[in-house]
Formats: sequence, C-alpha cells, structure tokens
Amino acid sequence: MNLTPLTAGFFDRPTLDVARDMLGVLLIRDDETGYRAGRIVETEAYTQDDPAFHGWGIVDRHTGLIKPDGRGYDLFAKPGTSYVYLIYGMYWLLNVVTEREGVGGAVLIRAVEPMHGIDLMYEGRPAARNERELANGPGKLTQAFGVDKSQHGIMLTEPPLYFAADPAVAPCTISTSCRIGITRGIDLPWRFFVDDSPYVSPGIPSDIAAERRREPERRR
DNA sequence: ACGAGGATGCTCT
DNA sequence: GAGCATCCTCGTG
Repeated sequence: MNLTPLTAGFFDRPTLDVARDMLGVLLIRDDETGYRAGRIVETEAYTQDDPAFHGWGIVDRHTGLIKPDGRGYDLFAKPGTSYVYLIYGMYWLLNVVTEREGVGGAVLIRAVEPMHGIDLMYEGRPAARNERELANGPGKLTQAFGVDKSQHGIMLTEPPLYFAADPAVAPCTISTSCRIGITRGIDLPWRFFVDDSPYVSPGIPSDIAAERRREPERRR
C-alpha cells in the first residue's frame, strides 16, 4: 500500500471545501500496531465564527490575539494538525485542523467505511456486531483505529496517522444536513455525507432533533 | 423499531 | 454544578 499522504496544502483552504473534499478519502493508521484503512463517508465542518466551535470567542475582538489558555487554542494550529478531544468523559473524537495557521477551523471525521485491518478494528470495538458498526460514528471510528489523546497535536500528513486519496475512486453523490449532537449553531448545514452509504452514522441532525422535541407526538 | 436513561471526566461558570 | 461535536443497554410495542 504505497499511498501518498495528503499534504498540509490540502487542509490550508476554506473549512467547508475541505470537509466536502474529504469524502471518499482514505483514513490510514500504519504503525507497529498494524495497518488500518477506511474510506471517509461523513464529516462536519467547524469554523472560527461558529458558536459550536471549541475555539469560539477566544479571539480578542480588539487585539485580534488568541487567548493561549482558552479551550480550542489548538484549533488555530498549522493546517493538517490533529485535534483529538474527549467527549462525555468516554469517547475520543478526531478532527483535522484547517485554514492557515492563526485562523481557526477543523473538520470532524464522523464515519468511515472499513477497508483494511478489519480484525484489528474489532479488537478495539468489541461492541460492534458487524462491519457496519465498526466505524459508523465519530466515537466508534476512534475506537476502531485506536485513536486517543496520544495522537492529539500530531501532523496528519505522515505515518502513523494520515489521509490519502483513494486510487480506486468511486463516484458518489454527496448530501448535506445540519450537524449532529450540538445545541448551538444548529441551523448551519455543515455536515457532509455520502448519500447512499450504509456506513454513515445513525445520528439525527440537530435541527430535526430540536423540532421533534418541540412536537413529541405527531408521527406518520 | 424506537425511546429513555445512564456512564463518565474535563472545562467553564 | 451544568453541559458536552457519544454510545450502549434495557424497557416497551
């Protein structure tokens, strides 16, 4: 598998473009633990001016300086840097930093279609009952790939963890929706996914979830 | 099939 | 003390 990693230049672009262009790209972990690869089928974009962004509000309006102790400071790092964080005290979520250094932005990798290293993925994810459940969610794919805090802040442009264009590119239809699991910025349609992929996460976009909460009955 | 609730730890108020 | 870019289990139909 001699695949050329995507370079920092790929991520040094508007975050929405990167998020869309990452669909169909391979996520690869290649190190002493083994070789794992999966095709990305779902992403979400988070930008500096986005209330759901971890780095939201840490840029001083007057000086333009970024508070170095603020949460999300690492989201202003060099494009191609990893941003891994713990959610709900239990699950690690993998992002790749976008935009030029000093500008905040990231793409959350939400789901991949397992391609290689399936057995290794099951070892990290004993709850998975089939291949589809190995990595159809942002917390699941980090378990399948063994990603945790130790991969935070590394460059995702070289082993052990990197992205690569799939040589066997399959044409696909891309859809968008609002993002999943958030309470702020819920109306921004910044989730991208491969339309007909069974490996997309089962989550419900936040705007639809909020609507259902308002009207609990009314079914079919 | 679907919904409710719990797990669990870090950050911010 | 609340909220969180989630997932799993166990109820009820």
